[in-house]
Amino acid sequence: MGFGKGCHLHLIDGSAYIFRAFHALPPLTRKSDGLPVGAISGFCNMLDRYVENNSGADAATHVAVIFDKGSHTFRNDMYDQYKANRSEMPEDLRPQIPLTREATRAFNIACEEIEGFEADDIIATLACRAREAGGRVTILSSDKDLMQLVGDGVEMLDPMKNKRIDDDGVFEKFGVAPNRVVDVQALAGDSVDNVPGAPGIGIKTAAQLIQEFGSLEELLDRAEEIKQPKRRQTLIDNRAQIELSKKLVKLDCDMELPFGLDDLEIRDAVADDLLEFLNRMEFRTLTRRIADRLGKEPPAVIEAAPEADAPDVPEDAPIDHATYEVVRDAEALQVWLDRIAATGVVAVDTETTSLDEMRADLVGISLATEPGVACYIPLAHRTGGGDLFDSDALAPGQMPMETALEMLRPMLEDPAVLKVGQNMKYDYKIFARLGILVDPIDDTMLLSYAQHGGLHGHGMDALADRYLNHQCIPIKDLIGSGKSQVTFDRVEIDRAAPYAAEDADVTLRLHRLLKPRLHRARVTQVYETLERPLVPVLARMEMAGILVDRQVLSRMSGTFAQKMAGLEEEIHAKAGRPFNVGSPKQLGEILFDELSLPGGKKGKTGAYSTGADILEDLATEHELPGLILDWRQLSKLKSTYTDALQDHINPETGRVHTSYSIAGANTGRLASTDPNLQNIPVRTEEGRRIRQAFVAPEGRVLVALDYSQIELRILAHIAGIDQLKQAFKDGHDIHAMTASEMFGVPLDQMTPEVRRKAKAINFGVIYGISGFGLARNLRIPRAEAQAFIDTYFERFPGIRAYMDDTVKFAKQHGRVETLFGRRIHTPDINASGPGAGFAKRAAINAPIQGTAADVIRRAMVRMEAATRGIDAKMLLQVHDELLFEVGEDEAETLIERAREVMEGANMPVVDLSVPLIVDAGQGANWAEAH
DNA sequence: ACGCTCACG
DNA sequence: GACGTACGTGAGCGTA
Repeated sequence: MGFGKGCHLHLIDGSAYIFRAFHALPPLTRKSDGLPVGAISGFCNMLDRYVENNSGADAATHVAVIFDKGSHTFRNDMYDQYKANRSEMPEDLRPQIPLTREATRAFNIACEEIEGFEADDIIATLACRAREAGGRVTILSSDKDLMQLVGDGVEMLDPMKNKRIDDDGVFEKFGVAPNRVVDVQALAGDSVDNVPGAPGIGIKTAAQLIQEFGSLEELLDRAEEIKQPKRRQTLIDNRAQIELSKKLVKLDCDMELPFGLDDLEIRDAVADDLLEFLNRMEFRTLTRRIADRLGKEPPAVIEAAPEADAPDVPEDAPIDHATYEVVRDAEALQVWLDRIAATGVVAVDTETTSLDEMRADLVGISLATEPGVACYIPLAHRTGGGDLFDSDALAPGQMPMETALEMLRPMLEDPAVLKVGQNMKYDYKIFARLGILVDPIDDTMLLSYAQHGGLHGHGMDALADRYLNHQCIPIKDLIGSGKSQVTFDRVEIDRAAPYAAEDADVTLRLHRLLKPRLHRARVTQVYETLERPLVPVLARMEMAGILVDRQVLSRMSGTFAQKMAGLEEEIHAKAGRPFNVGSPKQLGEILFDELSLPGGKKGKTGAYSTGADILEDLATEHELPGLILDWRQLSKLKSTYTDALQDHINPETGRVHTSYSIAGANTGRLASTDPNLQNIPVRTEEGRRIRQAFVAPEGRVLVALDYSQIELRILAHIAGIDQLKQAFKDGHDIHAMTASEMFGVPLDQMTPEVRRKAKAINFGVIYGISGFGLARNLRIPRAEAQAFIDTYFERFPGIRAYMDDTVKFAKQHGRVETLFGRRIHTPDINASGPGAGFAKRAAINAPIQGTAADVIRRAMVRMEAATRGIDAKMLLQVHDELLFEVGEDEAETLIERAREVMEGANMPVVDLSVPLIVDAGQGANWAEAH
């Protein structure tokens, strides 16, 4: 049947369908090889629904899906900036594009694209031809650029809202009839497609002018008649630009097409072809549904193929500081916001006066929307130092910070705009202190950490060098170093801008590179559940801080100073001369040269070793080593804790705000810095008193919850040691049980000495035990230690198997894994020499330590929802412990809920064969809570 | 800048 | 067969 009267042509805007499917659906990957297929899946579902619903009197007789092809079109020849601010295609989407063509063909729907032409022009030409032939046309799209085609039997259908758009609909949108839509667009321009239009004229004004003058040509010819002087001048001055804009927005209705309308006649799908395609994409549900409808057996499910190598990514233009813009007013900022709204992704970086987020003041913000497209917004740069009177004045050429933040806020909080940062926790906190909650976020540092943990560092300079082959401007070039260092607000704007914008540019490029690789590395779940959600959680903990009683610390410092002075006198007397007790070098000379105590040189530097274990051994020979040990303990407590901690009390909050590095430790553990609150003393009575300085405010208490023996439990599970598992299930003393198994001592006759040995072995196993290490730890002969280990492996052969298997896996794959899929790379595992031993033990330890780290991360992410409604704040994490501050009335409720979260944190992803047990305590200070 | 020592899990 | 060793961190100090 030839196309003519009574026929109905449906034209589907394929690209719009794909983008919508891509953005509307969560990332989905093909199981066998990790290929992203979310957009294809959504696209197929839409096509299926389309086919299903296309029935009745209004049904299409002809249909085609039209795609764009190539980025350079005849419009670029007219205007090189056309669609210049259109973002690059997301990396996840790119590989799906060819498959959407295949999908269309699999549905046996005509699939058309012509190199160098936009889909819109093909749609326009087909619509015009169909109209001329006397048929009806429905364009399935919501693109306003297509509205100029409406009328005379051509309609649009917004597939999203299922809303028909006819003449009235177009008038609603543009204020004119469809045949004048291009005139309005030519005047108003389009920021998304980068059509210039007339400056200062939007759709409303344009429609008004066209209504008044009848057409664009008429308007331009009679522009002198316009009453408003400014508007008149704009139209006269920009005539050429407006005429160009019209050419850009006017669709080509008369293209040469290598096919005709008759080729688009509706055909039934070929069942086998369609099912083969869907099955190849591994869409189980859709395959079954369509097979059922077609009355066919669904094809056999495809088995997983081996890991495919990553395809190469296209090369971006090199980083060029000259392309960056300095944004100095609201108008310029608005252009960036429009651009961001169109792309939905932006890299953000803040410049501040300090590395301490709790004291840092915002100085400027940089943004990047695509490679090479970046800007710096200076906000609080000051005029140069030196001049005492002028030094605090704001430098000229900056927009008011309030204005900028209020303009940025909707974007930063917009759930539809992804904010990408490098170490986003920093920027998150800076914005949070200004009342802006940045969400959603991605973090390039964490993307790298999830994929390449153990291979290299994840700082921006390292990542830029490695993945972009680019050396970032060192911050020292701007602010100097050491004594002459200045804060960033003292850097001239023109010097700051290239540095700052570069950071955003680099971050954006890294994101494009690293994000799509997540699924190929099979760590999407790690990133999405263990890394990314932790950013706001840790930010809140750090901002909350813990209350520290300066008085307590100060008094202790005084006491320590006195005791140290007394000890020092005694030490000098015993040594026979005064010397610096804090100098290991001088101490070594006194002990081994002057007093001739036994012990020798050690270390590459040739210096005597004077570590605690050596001094303890020497304590039987002479009184001096014991005194040194006492002095050292006091010195450590004073300098590292009672003195230094006071300097970390924030003057505004009166609290201590640590910072956690999420990507610091290779195993997945957090690390705490500035100050480190994960190594506050607890093992000695004297040290433990420092914890009395960590307090809760009036009416509140500190609650500590810690996992009992979590690493040994995980070892028992992973290695499958029945006796250990049973002991944990029965709640028995695990070290006593081990001792009983090894040495044949009944539990009721267990001595502390035997138990201590078993405990050392249990821990040794976690660390990758060796005879030498155990011997040193227990201070027993090496042969004896080796005998213990042999016995241990005899009683628990599963442990030996775990260690061997893990090392074998590491050698084969260059990495090990936690139960939650975190990958820890072991690049040195195949090294020769002493390094090999280290790498082996690290490989044995990493899955155990790392799984425990994953468990508590999961608990932390879930904690907020689980404790909602309780006036409680999570303050600290110490590897297997969480510390909270809570109103004293609610402490018990908190313990109950937090314990439930922690003990079930492994579920539902990992079902452990041992129970996780959490001990809890509460008190006015950390010593009491523990 | 680096190594030593020692605080924690 | 020798080598040198417990795993993972961060901070302060002395020494170059």
